[in-house]
Order: sequence, then structure tokens, then C-alpha cells
Amino acid sequence: MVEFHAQELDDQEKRYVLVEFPYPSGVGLHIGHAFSFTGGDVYARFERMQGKNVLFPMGWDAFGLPTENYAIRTGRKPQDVTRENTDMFRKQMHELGFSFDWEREVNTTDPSYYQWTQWIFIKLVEKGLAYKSEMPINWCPSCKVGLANEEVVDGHCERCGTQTERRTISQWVVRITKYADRLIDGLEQTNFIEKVKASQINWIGRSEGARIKFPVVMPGQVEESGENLEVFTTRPDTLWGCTFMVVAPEHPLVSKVMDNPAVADYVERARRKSEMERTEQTHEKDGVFSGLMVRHPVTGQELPIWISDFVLVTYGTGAIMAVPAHDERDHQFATQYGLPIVPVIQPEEDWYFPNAAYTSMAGRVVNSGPIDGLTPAEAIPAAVAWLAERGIGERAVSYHLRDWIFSRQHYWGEPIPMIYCEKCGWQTVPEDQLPVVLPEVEHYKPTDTGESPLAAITEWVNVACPHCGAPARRETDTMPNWAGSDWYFLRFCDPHNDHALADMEKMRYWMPVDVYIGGDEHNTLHLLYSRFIYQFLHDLGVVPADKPEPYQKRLSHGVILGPDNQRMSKSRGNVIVPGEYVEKYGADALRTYLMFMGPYDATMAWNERALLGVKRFLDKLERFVNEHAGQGGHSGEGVRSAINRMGKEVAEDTAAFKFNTAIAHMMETLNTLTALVEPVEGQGEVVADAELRHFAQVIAPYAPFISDTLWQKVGGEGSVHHSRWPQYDPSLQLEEMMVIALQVNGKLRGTVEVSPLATEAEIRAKAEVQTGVAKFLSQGQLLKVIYITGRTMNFVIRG
RNA sequence: GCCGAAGUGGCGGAACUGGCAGACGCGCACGAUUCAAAAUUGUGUUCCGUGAGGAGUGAGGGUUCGAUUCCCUCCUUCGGCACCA
Repeated sequence: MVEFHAQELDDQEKRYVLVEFPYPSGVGLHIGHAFSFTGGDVYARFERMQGKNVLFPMGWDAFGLPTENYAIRTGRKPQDVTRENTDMFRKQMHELGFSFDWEREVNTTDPSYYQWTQWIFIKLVEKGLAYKSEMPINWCPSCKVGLANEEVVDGHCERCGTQTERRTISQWVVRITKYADRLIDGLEQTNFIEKVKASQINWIGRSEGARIKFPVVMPGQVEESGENLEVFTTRPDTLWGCTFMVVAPEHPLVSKVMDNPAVADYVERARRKSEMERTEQTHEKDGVFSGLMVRHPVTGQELPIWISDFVLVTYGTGAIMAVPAHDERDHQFATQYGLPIVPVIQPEEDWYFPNAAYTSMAGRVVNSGPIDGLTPAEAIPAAVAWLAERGIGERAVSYHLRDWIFSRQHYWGEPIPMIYCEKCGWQTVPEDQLPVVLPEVEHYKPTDTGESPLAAITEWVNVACPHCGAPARRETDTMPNWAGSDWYFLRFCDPHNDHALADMEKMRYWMPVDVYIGGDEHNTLHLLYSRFIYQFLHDLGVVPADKPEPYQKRLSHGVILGPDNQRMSKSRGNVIVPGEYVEKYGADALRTYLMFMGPYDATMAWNERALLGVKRFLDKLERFVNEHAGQGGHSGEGVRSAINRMGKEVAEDTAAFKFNTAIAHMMETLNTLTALVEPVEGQGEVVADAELRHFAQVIAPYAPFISDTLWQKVGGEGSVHHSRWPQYDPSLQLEEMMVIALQVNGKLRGTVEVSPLATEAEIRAKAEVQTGVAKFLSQGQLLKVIYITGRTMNFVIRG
């Protein structure tokens, strides 16, 4: 098999083609891998044949729970399991003919790799972007382990199915929210498809509005306590319609009234509710009056503060001003507890407020002092300005995006390179002591305390404080799965560097990734996290200053369903394993079929009959080449023009990732050739080796194995994969006749065959005598004739 | 609810910036080859109609000589987010 390596700092044009590196699971490559990698491989091979210097790397995102679980279950070392799995994946990738540059293979579990993952974390700490905080986690009482959100399925532990609960433990948190605006703005410099941009923007969830202070009045008192309840709202124009306040059960103010048994009871019930129940949209809003009041900062009215878990402590300030006339949730709550509803927007249509909230932005503001008469859109900035002048409120922005919990209580991940000293607090591990190597041990079972299994390894945990030398302890949590994949595209530029994550000049040459192929499931989190880390590294000055974004283009490949049109799963028994089909039909047939199934980004069902059809095509091509190889002489005109056109069409489609139509063109061309060589009155057209070589080249990216065999059979030198794509010759197409569609009043009435050199008048003369057309022309008055070059002639008549 | 994508034969899907709708493949039908079957191979295959012809790209309107393509109104499906104030 031919090997492929990217050239270092070459003066050729570069192309960095990246497919998401896989998690090497124990079951081997699945069909989804085969599908997405084949797309990347076809494109990479095609670009090489266009003369580009292509970087098409592969590696392993090998930290992760399945390996850890498997290791725990079987008592084996995750390191060994990973090695076996990656060996299997690599072998299967070879069988499928993927042209990865294996000299650049990386593995996130390799200490020489995660040294730099740890280095990035240290930089985050140094820049104040990572901090330790008490954060709630999902806890599985059966596995005795903290779970990441993605490990909780419908409120249950992904591994054992036990219902999870929430616990609060101290964790490392990364301030991704600081980059929220940059992560939105940076999208403008990419050409991701709309879907991907939208999901990123959606996830960040930026909303503009105001923060407003409401002075708190303690129970039984008339005077304000001096304390303020601050709320965030996107509708400051409705402030005058606020009739009560609601705070989340976890809001600090609530602790002051916990001696109220009704409050204590409600807070306890809310705490026990699972995340599922709390976010269930349909669940009834219940709450409890706190006994506290606020003074409306504008009207001076006293308003009650309620406690309810429909208000989230994690968003805004954890407290809201309720405007039941103009917010559905507030309306529902007010109706339930008989709280007043005061409209302050006059709707354009009839509206009966006790029935529903009027949330539209159409209408006029009323009963609102300084902003009366304005439309809500005008009133929002006016209200903010008015409040700001009086020190009551100010413009504010809020995000759905939350800071990123970076700790995992697992063994099989990158150790977080931090040391805790009683005297000095948290210290980063000095850079020259990186990597902090994950110790290989016999027992890496989870502990009862919720700590990572690493906590049990005292000889590893106990260490001198890097600052004062006193006895200290290592952080025993590890990093999340995302950590290693946040920056791997940089490492591919320079995978063996031991002084830096990658050499600046090499990154300058290769970055950004030109095309990044991956699944929809990574369009939000992985893409956001890795863009954030890249932007952070950009601020550090360790990646090229003129490249603010890591990925130029993002392509999300589709999904292959089982033959039953359902998602593949073991339980359904509809799983398709690529290896089986490589054996049965060959890698070329499987690859070509996968690319032929439909658009690259579509969801499509597996169909073995259709695969057989592709196999038939390849066999037919092989037979055709064998029959015609070494004939000598020159190909006929029809043959030359068909092959010439195919080269152009396949190139255009492949470059645009329209693999299905590219293959259709090849099939069509083979059908044409078969017809052309058929003897008509004695002699069919000749097919010379030169044209057969072109065919081998054009199919080479799709069917790398047989194309090379065919190439050599028809006199190709070396490997077809090192050859240059056949040149398109426009002059060959000039000899072909054109078929012009003839219309009368836009309806097809016939066709006429003309030379490409024919003038409009000549075509018209031929067309007018065409029976289908002539019939109509004689019946009516000709108004005008519209000719679209090379396509249509339309006769507009009346009568 | 918000955001995004998409509705074309029996099926997967083609159709460049408005210009022959159904390329290519699957399936199906009939034929060739075969003792027979498989494999291979030929022809046909949007629907209605014997035919001339007519209808037709989710539904309804519009613009245009001409609309799968552009505009408006609606319907449906899929995907993401969602008590986010």
C-alpha cells in the first residue's frame, strides 16, 4: 500500500483535512466511522491529485469511561486495553484504504501528549480562567461516582441505570463565559454551515436587558433593610407592571428566612426533586411566600418576595421581577396564587389579561410614567437610561452558557496538574515537572467518598508543596473527555515537539484546518470548547496571531441507519459492521457505496442491494478495462469527449463534497463507453489506454485499490495516487452536438439537434419546421422567440 | 415556544446563477443465456389514457415567455435548544 505524508513547510498550496479522531472502543470501527473517514479520505486523495500538499492525520481520543469500566470489570490496565483497541482500529483503517499520515499519529493518553493538555490547564489557572468552586454534580449512589452531564441519561446513571442525585463537591471550573462574546463574534470569520453557527449561538444564549435593584424590606418593619434584591430582565419596559418577586430556592436571601417552617419545607422538597422534574415544562409552578417584601424602586409599592424553583439560580441573578400581565410563567404563577396582574402594554388587538399574558412587542406602553406612549422596542432603551440616571438599574447582558466544570472523579483521564498546600493554597505543578503522569496501579476502583480513584494512591498523592516545600497533596480529579480533543488539531501540525505544543512556523503553515469533518453531536460542545481553548491560546500568543479561529469550514456528515430505517443499536440487532462487507465485497465497493448512498450530510438507511449495484459497477469497469487494455491507437471522438467531460464533472462534485453525483457521473460514463464500443455497422469506437488511465485516475479517490491495479494495467507509471488529475480540454467538447429543447408558450413541444457553432437564426430555422412546433405556429400569431443559449428556444404565440 | 434543515416515482436520490423534472442506483416487469437456479445480460419502468394527448416536484395563491428553483400564506416531517426571566 502506498504511504502518504504531508510535506513540511512546502511551497505548494496546503490543505488541512481533518476528520474527528475516534474514541478507540473495544468493538472496533463502526459504519459511521467508515462513512465519515471515507468522505475525508476521498477529499484528501482528490486534493493530492490536484497537486496540493495535504495534511490528513489520524489519532486517538482514548481517555474515557468505557475503557475505564472495561478495565475495572476485567481487572486489566486501561493502558493495555487502549493499546489493543488502537492497534485494531489502525488495522481496520488500513483495510479500508484510508490515506492517513501515520507518522503524525497522536494519542491523548500518551504522556508526551497530555503534558501539553496539562500545560494549557496551568495557563488557564495562571490567567485566572480556572478556579476551584463548590459545584453540584450528578452522583450515582450505586457506582459511587460523580457523573458528567453526558453520562446521565434521563436522570439515570448511564452505566447501571440507578437514579442519580445531586451532590455538591469542590471542582475546577473554567471561565468559558468570559469568552462568550468572542465565541459568537468569531463565527463571522468562519464559513460553517448555518446549522452549526446557529447551534453555537443558541447554546451561548446571549440576551440583552437590564439589572434592576429592588430594596428589601424585612418582615414587620417599614424601613428598608439596606439590602437590595437584584434581578435581570430583558423587558425593563414592563417594570411598572411588576407585582411580585420570585427567587430561586438556592438564592442567598432564602437562608435568612429558613426559620420559617413553610420555607424550610419547600426548599427541602425542591432540593430533592431530580433535575428532570425541575426542568419539566409542564410541571405545575409551586412556590411559597418568603415573608419578605421589596419596595418597587419606581412606584414605591411594597411587593412580596416568593420562592419558587421555576426560577433558576444558575441564570441571571437567580431572582426575577414578575410581570404577570406580560410573561407567561409569571402569569401562571400569579393566577395560581391570586397575585395581582397589572397590564402596562396596551395591545393592538383585544386582549383579556386574566386569561393570558400579552408577550408581544406590538402595542404601546401605558401607566409607566416616563416611558408612556412608546412602543416596547423604544421603551426598553428609554427605561434603561432612565433607571441608570437614578442608580436603580443598568444595562446588562446575560448568557445561557455557564462556566465549564472541568473536574471528573475518574481514573482514566489527564491528571489535573495542581497541588494543594495547607499554607500556600492551590499551586500549579511547575512546568518543568510536566507531565504529571497517571500512575499505573492495580486498584483503580472508585472510592466511597466521591473522590477520584487516584486519591487512594497515597505515594502518588503526597508530594512537597512546590512553593514552600511543606507536605502537600496532589489534585486527584482528572480532566473531562473534551480536554484532549480541544487542541489536537494543533498537535498534528508538529506531533513530536517536546518544547511546545507545536512549532509556531509549522502552525503558521498548516493552520487553520481547511475542512473539519465530524458529527452533528459535536457541533455544539466540542466545537465550542475547542474554539474557546484556541482563542485562549491565541491570547497567550502561542498560536499564530493572524489566525483567530481554528477551523475554516465545518462539515457535518450524515448518519447511517440500519436496514430497517432505525438507528443502529445492539438491542435492535441492526448493526452493520464495516469489516464484514470489506470481506464480502472489498473495501473499494464499500467505500464507493457509502459515498454513493446519498448526500454526504444526509441520514440514510443501509441497503445491501444497493451496495451490490455499486459492486457490479466496479466489476463492469474492471472487465471493460481488461477487454480494452493495450489496444493501441487513438480513442474515438465519443470516447475522448465522454472521458474528458467525466474528469471535469467528477472534479467539481468531489471538490464540493457531492460524492454521490460524482459517482453517478462515472457510472453514466461507463454506460456511455459500453454503448460506444458496440459495433454499429461493422465498427465500434476504439478505447485507447490514455483514456482508460484517465478513468483509473478519476475513480482513484473512491476506489484506491482497484484503481491502482487498473492504472498499472493500462501503462500508468508508479501509483495512480501520485499522479496528477487529468487536464480538462474544452476543445474536445466543441465537436459534440447540442440538443435544444423547443417550447411553445413554455411547454415542451420537441427537440432539435444542432452543432455548438450554430447561430440563433440557424437554430430557429430548424426549429420552426419541427412538426411539434410548426403545428402551433400555424395556429397563432408569433409574438416573440426567446433563446437560452445551448438549452431552450421558446416560441411565444397568441391564438 | 425559539432556532435550524427538509418535503420530488414503489425506494435512495438527480436537476449549474429560473430553461427538456425524474440523471445514477435499487426494486419491479418481460426477454436472452441455462437442464435448472444463481451470476451475467437486453429492453421497459412518474401517473392517467388503447391513442393523440393530459396531469405532475407537500397544499393554495403570486411574479415570469417559462418555476422543483424566486415571493406570500399554510401543512407536515426531522434535528437542536428549552421554566433562560
